[in-house]
Amino acid sequence: MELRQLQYTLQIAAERNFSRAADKLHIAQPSLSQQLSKLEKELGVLLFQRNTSSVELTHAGEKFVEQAQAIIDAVELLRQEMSDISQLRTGRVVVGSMPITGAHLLPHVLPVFKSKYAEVEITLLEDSSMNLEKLTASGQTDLSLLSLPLEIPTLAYEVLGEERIDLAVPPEHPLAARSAQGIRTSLHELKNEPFIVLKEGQGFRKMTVELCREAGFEPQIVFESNNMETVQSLVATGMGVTLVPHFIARAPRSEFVPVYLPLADPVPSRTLVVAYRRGRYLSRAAEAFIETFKATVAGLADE
Amino acid sequence: MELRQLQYTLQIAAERNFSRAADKLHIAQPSLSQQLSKLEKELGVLLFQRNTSSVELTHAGEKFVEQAQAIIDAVELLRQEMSDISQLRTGRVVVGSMPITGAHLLPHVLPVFKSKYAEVEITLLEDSSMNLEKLTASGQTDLSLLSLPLEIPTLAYEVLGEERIDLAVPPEHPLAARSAQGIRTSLHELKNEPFIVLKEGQGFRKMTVELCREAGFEPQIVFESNNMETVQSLVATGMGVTLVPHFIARAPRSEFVPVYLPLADPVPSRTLVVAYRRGRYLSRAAEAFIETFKATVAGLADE
DNA sequence: GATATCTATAGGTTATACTTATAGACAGAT
DNA sequence: ATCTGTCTATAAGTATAACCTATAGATATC
Repeated sequence: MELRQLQYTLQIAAERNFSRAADKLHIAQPSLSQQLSKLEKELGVLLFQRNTSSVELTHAGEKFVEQAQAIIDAVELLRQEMSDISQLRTGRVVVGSMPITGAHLLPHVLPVFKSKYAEVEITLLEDSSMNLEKLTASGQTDLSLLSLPLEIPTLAYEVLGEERIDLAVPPEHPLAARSAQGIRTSLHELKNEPFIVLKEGQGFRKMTVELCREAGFEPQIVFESNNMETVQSLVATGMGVTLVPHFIARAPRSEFVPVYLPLADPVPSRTLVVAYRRGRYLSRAAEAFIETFKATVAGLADE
Repeated sequence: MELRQLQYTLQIAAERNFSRAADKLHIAQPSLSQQLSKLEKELGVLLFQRNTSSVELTHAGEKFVEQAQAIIDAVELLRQEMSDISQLRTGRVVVGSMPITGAHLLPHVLPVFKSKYAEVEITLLEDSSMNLEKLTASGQTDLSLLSLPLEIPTLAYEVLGEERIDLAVPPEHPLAARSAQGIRTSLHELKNEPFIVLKEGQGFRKMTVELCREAGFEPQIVFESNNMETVQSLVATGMGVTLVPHFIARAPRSEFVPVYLPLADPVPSRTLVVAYRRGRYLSRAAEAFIETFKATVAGLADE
């Protein structure tokens, strides 16, 4: 039994005439006779009572047509749904993001994406950099927002942009006043400052410490937190200084706000990327999400 | 999109492995790869994320599999239902019958048929001989119980058996007494008897009159009725004589019962047949009904 | 680093749905 | 009654496409 045969049968039932049905199906009339005969033989049942002057459904034919119509409808629905997915009218993308960074970047991306592709469902999943890499490598997320370098080599990525790293100091800190006069601070000048940093395991903690080491000193860590907001509040109350990604520096949300100072050349930065599994097929929905993501981050970097 | 491709896809989804799926489908692995690729190309959507070490469904693939399974199930159900009809496990036969004759014959046939083919539905339709022929010729009944000759030439028939025609007389009629002594009555002896017959239009009325004419006289008709039971009651009360088909004579149902006498050689008879439209395909259910009908009538005739 | 196992591709064969031409049956018109 | 047009079925050949085997190329495992 073939879908073609179901369609042929429905057309004959509708037209009650082989020649006319064949025309509508854009095949020659003998093909239609052949296919119907073949189907009837396979089923062991005559579907149409026919002679040169009339074509009518048998009892079996009536039952057949009823169910065949339902099958053809279901096939059509399936085809339509696949077309919707392919045309990006529907779909799903699971996006992983680092909690600190995602909380600041995704609110800019999601509304733009939603307005363009209303029927694509986005699922967010926040975790540490290392876990995100694992989730993405194993296919549990389609994409992840991460920063270079990536630890897992089976991940491919596209660069979203460079993100400057800023210095955060208490409002009354001397470096704040100096910066107001246009003098930028270099990293090595922080050698004797008390540092407040994220706890071990978070990607940015590692980056902070390594930037200090590259500048020639080991940071004096006086406090650690899992939460970047807490780190910033502590800085604001005068307990020390820290480094922060620029996109976070832009929008302090608490009442305890440190002062953010750009650092001197060479300005430290990190490269933000969307990562996905190497060789993995990206759905059109995922591709569209990357596209929107890149455009949005590029727009933010310009500010 | 082909049913074959749906089945292949389901098998791959079940096995998560092309080679194993190909084995189960009894095709070579490259054929499976080809068919899936073709389907994906047609749909514009990747259904499986695959490489040498893993095969997993994409989002689109999951939706596809879900609906494809429903379609395959519906096809299987349809195939099963057609098989049921073809195997005579289900079906429908519309049977027409003459009211007088059918009422006496069908009660013998139907229970036998029902016990053999419980799921075949029988619809009865009683009408005059002429109307039955028309209904059968136009396909509104599958079969009709009739007696020869048939008026409409597009009808084919199978003979069920010969049915003797008996004479019915009042209990006190001299012919009854004579018959008790073993002397059979010839038709021409009824020349001066008053006849009670069916009304014009019923097949058996015509037959009665013609039998008399063949015996050399015009019957003196003193009363006519549309109902054979009435005719017999009137005979029983002494108003006249009549001819009756033997299967009716066998089972008088009223309290006014005439005496039934066999006629002398050449014993008149009529040929009972099941008629159907010439060239018409008979469903297996209809064939089975004819078969049962013939066997049952043959059994009755033996009594 | 060798081996086994996976999916994809290449090239050739076979099955089959398609085509045109025509037969044969019937309905309606001349 | 014969002719004509129209119907479905059959015959025979062609073209499509599903299939096969062989093998490439990638990855996991020993």
